[in-house]
Amino acid sequence: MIDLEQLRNNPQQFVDLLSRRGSFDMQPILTLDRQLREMITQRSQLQSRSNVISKTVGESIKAGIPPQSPEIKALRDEASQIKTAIAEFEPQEKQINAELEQLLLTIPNLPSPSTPVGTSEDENVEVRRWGDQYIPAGENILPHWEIGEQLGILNFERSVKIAQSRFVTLLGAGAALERALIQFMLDRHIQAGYLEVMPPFLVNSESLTATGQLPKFSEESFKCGADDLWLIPTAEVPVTNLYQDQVLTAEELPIYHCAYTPCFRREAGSYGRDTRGLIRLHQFNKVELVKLVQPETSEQEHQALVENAAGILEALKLPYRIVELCTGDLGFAAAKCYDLEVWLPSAGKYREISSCSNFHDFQARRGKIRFKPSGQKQTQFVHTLNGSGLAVGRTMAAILENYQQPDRTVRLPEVLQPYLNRAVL
RNA sequence: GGAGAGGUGGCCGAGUGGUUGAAGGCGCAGCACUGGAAAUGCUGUUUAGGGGUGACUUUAACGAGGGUUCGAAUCCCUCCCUCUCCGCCA
Repeated sequence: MIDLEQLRNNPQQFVDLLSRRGSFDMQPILTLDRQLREMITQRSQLQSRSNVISKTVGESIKAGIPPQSPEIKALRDEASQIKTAIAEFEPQEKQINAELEQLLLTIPNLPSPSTPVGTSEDENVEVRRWGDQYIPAGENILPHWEIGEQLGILNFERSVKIAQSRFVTLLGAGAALERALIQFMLDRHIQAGYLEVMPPFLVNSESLTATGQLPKFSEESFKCGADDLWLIPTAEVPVTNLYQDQVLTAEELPIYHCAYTPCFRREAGSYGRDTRGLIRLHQFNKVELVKLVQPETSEQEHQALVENAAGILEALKLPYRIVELCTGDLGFAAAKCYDLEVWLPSAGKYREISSCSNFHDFQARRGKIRFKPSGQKQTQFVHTLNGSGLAVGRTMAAILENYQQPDRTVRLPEVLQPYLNRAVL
């Protein structure tokens, strides 16, 4: 959620920044805001008078004045009238408030001033590349879904039968490799200071609204029709919402969490894209990193988070690059975002394997996640950050291709070998 | 699914119609005492919003929403959630 006070006090600066993402009309919001505040002022004054009357009536009765006496009767009548007047205000006020709220929920986050300006992913900025020496030289590398099926560790066909397209079943060493990757990633992140959590995989609408998936992107998540519960599209949702509606102390920050969860996405509107393989599935595993930090530190915390995610790729010796998303490619809730892209030989290009975002106070404001700086009376919103560390299925895809050998076997990255008790698939 | 109990401030826990935003305790902060600390004492300690440059002032909130009343944490209705026991089940 954007900061209404900031918008009110400095609309021009606000609109300028937001215009880097697209065009948004802030005028309706400003108008509703003004109307609402006028109503609140008027209604509060009436309420105040009403409270005085009630108090006087109570005191008078206590002092022995009969409840039916004319002076008390007069006060009661006045209070009744005020009550009627207030009753007229309330529905209007509620309605305006609801409208305002709805509008505010659809405005995306302000991009950070340092986010490169651009209109599409073509204008994303490459930050660095790593691991050129690990890019395999061979020409005829099988795409991961082919080698996976040859090795008998991936099965797509039967998954269609039991679910539908865009699902996979892992068998034997495939299942073991997936599990090993999860374990390996978590081990590293725990070592780096993240506290592991295993949250619910179903969440309510409120949680999805706080992190920004609702109300605008409801068609992206699976909903359990009979309940107000959704399958999580990412661990970001349950883990961030662990702290929803809380006032933390400054000492509790920063909070670092890592979490393994499956993720469920409808992938609406991506028909025909990445229809084969592990790249775009309705269900995939992911290890997620989530941070809640004080605002002054969020920039450096963001950099550190990117390094934690990149550390996994480096440990696995998978070639990757980091790109900074431009304003046009930025996610709804993000102020700044780096994508980690792994080299995928079959595609001959880098593919996203992690997305590391700084949301500033956007999610915290929606989820009411605050903290009290030591010595201060006022609460402040925390900054939230998260990033994949990493998408597990895509990591497996990268291994199956980058580690493929001419004899159609796949070597395992050294760091994984102890987890699987073998060196080759 | 059946039966019961309960939801009050950071926490515990009083409170059944009238200056109760809420006793008491714990915790926390400040001060005093001390060589320093403990113990003790005193003081302070919710959040969100409106108005005001400011001192300040005002409104709301006792699970949520509605109702009764001049006045509701307290009474009535609806809903949600939690806990215990039984049944079923991973």
